[in-house]
Amino acid sequence: MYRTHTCGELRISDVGKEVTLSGWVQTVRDKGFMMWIDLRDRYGVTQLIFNEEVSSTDLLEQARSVGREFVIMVTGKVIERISKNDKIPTGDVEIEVSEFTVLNAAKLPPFTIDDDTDGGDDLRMKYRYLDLRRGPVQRNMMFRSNLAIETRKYLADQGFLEIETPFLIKSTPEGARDFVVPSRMNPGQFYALPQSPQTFKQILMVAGMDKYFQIVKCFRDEDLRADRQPEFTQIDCEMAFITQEQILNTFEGLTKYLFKTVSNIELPDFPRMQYDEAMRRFGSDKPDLRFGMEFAELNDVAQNKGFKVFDSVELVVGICAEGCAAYTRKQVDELTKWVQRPQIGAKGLVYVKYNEDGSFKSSVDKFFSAEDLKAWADKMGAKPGDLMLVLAGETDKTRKQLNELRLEMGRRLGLMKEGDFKPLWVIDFPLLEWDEETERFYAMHHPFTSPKKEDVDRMLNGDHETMKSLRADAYDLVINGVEIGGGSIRIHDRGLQEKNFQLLGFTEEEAEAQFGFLLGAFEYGAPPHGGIAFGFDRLCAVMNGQNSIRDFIAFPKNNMGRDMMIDAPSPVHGEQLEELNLELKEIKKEE
RNA sequence: GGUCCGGUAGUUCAGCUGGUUAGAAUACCUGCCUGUCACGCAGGGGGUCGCGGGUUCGAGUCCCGUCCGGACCGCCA
Repeated sequence: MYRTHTCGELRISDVGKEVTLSGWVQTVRDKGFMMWIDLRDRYGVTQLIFNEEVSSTDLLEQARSVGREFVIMVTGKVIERISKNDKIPTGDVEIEVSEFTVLNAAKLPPFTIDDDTDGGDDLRMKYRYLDLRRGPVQRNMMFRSNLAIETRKYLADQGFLEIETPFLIKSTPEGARDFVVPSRMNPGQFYALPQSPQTFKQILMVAGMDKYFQIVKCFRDEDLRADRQPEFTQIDCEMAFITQEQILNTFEGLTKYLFKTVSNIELPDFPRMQYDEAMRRFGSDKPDLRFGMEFAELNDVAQNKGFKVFDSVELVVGICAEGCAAYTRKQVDELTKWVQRPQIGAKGLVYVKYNEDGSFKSSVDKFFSAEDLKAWADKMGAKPGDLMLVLAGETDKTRKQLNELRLEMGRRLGLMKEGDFKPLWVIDFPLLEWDEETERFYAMHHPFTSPKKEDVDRMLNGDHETMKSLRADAYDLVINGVEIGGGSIRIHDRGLQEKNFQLLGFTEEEAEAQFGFLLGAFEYGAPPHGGIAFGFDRLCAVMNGQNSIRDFIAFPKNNMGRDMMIDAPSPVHGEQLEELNLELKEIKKEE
């Protein structure tokens, strides 16, 4: 037997017991006359003691021979420590070792296996099995496991069935780029990995499964970010005979349950905000509600006062940074440069300092009187001591830029507090998005999303302009400015679905070839249905106040989509290509 | 496809406007140490400064290219 106890469970009440422990050597502290080894497993750390007076020279020699990360097994007596350590739960006891076995030696690890490791990301990913031994990453994995288990409990309690859907499916041009898998048995043909189980879960509703869920991998061949991986996990759900209201309630319930059971946090009821309102007040469809700094539109008080930059634009809009009137010229210049970076792309930034004495100092003093600026302040709810920051330009772009500035100011002013969770349902998304470049509509959510009931008529009979104003029964759950999930009521009528495909630029033949199975299914008694999917990795990260999902994925990929540990992707053998009927183009190398 | 930041000891980093033998901390090794727990003390070993080219009397430092890593924009229905 390798162990009678874990390294995390022995307490003062266990004193006197003969125990066997196995684990990794965390540290060796050799004091000469006696030495200690901290033995670690995922449950904790227990101190082993070797004493010249008590232990045999043989035993001491063995103990002295081990280094960090050796795997050892020891047997000995639990004794009360003379000097206790109140920093760890096992700090009252130690093991007086009588038997010592090295189960496996270890090379010196390339970074310290410590909560605060000295390892860079690069090394941590290459030696992920060592990184995963570290406390914070282990806690993340345990958190993730709990979250998955509790999700299953909750949804099973609500009568959901967990049903697996295939990974080898069909490529479709809509949405993200597909990962593609060649078929050996069907030369020249390819499967695609699912971007989501979307069509399958709808088919399951047609099949009468009524409530479906799955904690499932999805795949998107797009560039990565701290919060985006090419393979990621979703809590994917679909329900039949359901209204948007019921879906929101069910998954608000799930979210509250998860926060309560896994993190012991009580969330209040989630507020709801229409998409249009979110864009107007925050310039974003995923506003971070941990702080205010709402947009104030200033067109009627800032235009036609002789400042040409403002007069010709669609939108003049500002935010008020509380208590920042004392910003120096340098700080304001730095903010201006910040919004002018190509990533943000603003042409400039107008600032107005509302001084403590009630006077104004702005970058546009030439054009606006104190009275004018007071009108701005009133719109923004600015008080003496505040700093107003104003952008102008084309509506969508300017809102987007000011959103970035708002978030940046929130960060700088420390307004995004840890442990503060502000969930929000964003509802009534537009059905379609017009793209100027390609001159076509794209589905804002996805092509199976239903227009709102009151918009169906306008969708079927309206003109081109009308289409831009259609609203969908689509919704996102946002927590602290992170899109946790989204969903919609789906179209369950063949005619309406065909109309939607047509608006999205599909010919009848294309729609039939790509989604014929779904359209066909709709003709055999498809119930009204809808669903939602949560980004599971993101939920893990957000609940822990973190931005990067990588630390919540056991084996994540890097910026270039590479797995640094197994070194994938990699070339395949010529025979493999032959078998698949594939030929590689010469990959161009510089001469 | 683009922008920015980085690559120097096992590791994390410093190394100024180019100028002796490239440093610190930590890790590692040796010795000492009667209660350590970030143990302490003394000593020691450890470097193709990512790679290639260029400028220069001289390059870790400047320039060009390239590879690798990170953040971001585009992209992500």
